[in-house]
Amino acid sequence: MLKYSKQTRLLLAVDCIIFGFDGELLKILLIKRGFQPEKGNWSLMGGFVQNDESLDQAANRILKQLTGLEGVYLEQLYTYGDPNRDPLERTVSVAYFALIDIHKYETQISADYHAEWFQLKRVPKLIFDQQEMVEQARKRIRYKAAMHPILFELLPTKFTIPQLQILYESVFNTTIDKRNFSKRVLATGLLIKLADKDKAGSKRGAYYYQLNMQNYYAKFQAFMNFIPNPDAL
Amino acid sequence: MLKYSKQTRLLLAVDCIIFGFDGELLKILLIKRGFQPEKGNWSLMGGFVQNDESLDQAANRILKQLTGLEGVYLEQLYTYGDPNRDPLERTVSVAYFALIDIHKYETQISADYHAEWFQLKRVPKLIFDQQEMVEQARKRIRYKAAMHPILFELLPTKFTIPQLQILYESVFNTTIDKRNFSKRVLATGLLIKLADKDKAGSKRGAYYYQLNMQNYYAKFQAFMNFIPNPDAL
DNA sequence: ACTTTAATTGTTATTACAACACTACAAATC
DNA sequence: GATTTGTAGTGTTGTAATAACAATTAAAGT
Repeated sequence: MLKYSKQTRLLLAVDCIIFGFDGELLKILLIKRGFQPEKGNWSLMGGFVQNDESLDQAANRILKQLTGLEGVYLEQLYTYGDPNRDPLERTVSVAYFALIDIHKYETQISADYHAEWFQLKRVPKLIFDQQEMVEQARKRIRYKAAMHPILFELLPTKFTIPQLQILYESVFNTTIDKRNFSKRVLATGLLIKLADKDKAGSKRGAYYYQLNMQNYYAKFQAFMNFIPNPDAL
Repeated sequence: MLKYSKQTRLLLAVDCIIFGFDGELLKILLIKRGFQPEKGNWSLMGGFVQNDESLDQAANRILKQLTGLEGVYLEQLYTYGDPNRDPLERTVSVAYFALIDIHKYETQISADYHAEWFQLKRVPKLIFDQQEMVEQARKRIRYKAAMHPILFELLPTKFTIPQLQILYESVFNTTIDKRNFSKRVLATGLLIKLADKDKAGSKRGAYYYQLNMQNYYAKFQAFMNFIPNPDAL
């Protein structure tokens, strides 16, 4: 099976930056590494690419392993290949980022990994070059979310506009005028107003909305303005 | 040196999609593959990642090998890892795209590879999944160029506004009103008007411009509108 | 002097955007 | 049942960005 003789073969890993939103802050899910080197230190969830699986399959497997979730938003971020990034043996890592509904995440499943959610501003020291991966994932999510409706992936099926606004404000670390925000998101034609309200946040209650999946898929690639001055990324 | 025992090791390659602009059309540089499998067929320039080099280094090495160029615009595009993409042996490939000044390209150096420029609409059948790589590179370049000034990398140091417009029209396969285009690009503050003219294209001659490198680096990440309706990508 | 070719420049109508403040609702309290 | 409380929801207007549109200028060639 080794036909390209004389060429170096090396380890290939996949690391996942898993984003969640708890209603207030954007967070990522980290584990305590279970093996050497760096055993016991905070790390992204990752794993080696197996013989018979594609990179996407590996990423999905790893994501499911930790969260129990399948079919969620997962996108290849970047591939990191510095020869010395893993001191034990050269390992090239393909980073993916995932956007999940934090409420669907099952704590039990990931107990083995001692997984914990960290708000982005308080991420602990990570192993290898994973700090850089997280930073790049943060940039990518901002970049993309400024123009494409990816942040809906972080919310439950039913959500309110105030919830959505808090999410955008959290991701972009800014405040947005609620009248303009409301106009902006409703103008996309991506939202369907539901009959019932979320009474948790206020006495009056806020109407639930859900995504119009038709328009969502159709317009996903279009450029939309979700953020007033997206230059300051 | 093999410390993560029992894990699969595999081949890692880098493939380069090399873009050039001849004054009329956007083109990519292809070679005839020199070894089996698919020997003699059209292919992207590529190579295996060596033991001691990073991915960026590998990409730069491969680019230089074919074009003789160094220090040009080179960006990681995507990593392709389908288990069967190379029928001979599993090889994961990290694709990069390069934007070069086609006039600096030395034909002699790449004679060994039987390299040829192909306009994007007439790319021949390529090996493995390289068709997909080219298509994704085309999309990425459009996406990025709609908002960031990357296309200048395809032009010589001195260029005229009509030349620039033809480039944009070629990349986006559209026509742009020249008055509005001129205003748009000059409004970026990225251009410095020079004293001399290019008399090749017309009797009157068009003023040369060059990049204001200060502003170029400073504003590179900002969102600018180079294209009227960028939605139709 | 006239023709030819492409470069250069300006105005206007339309649209998108940002700034800004009050009213509506429903639950809880008095 | 009237009042308080806390957030949801909505409209207007000035300003800036954009798109649509045509005439003039420069220089070479005839």
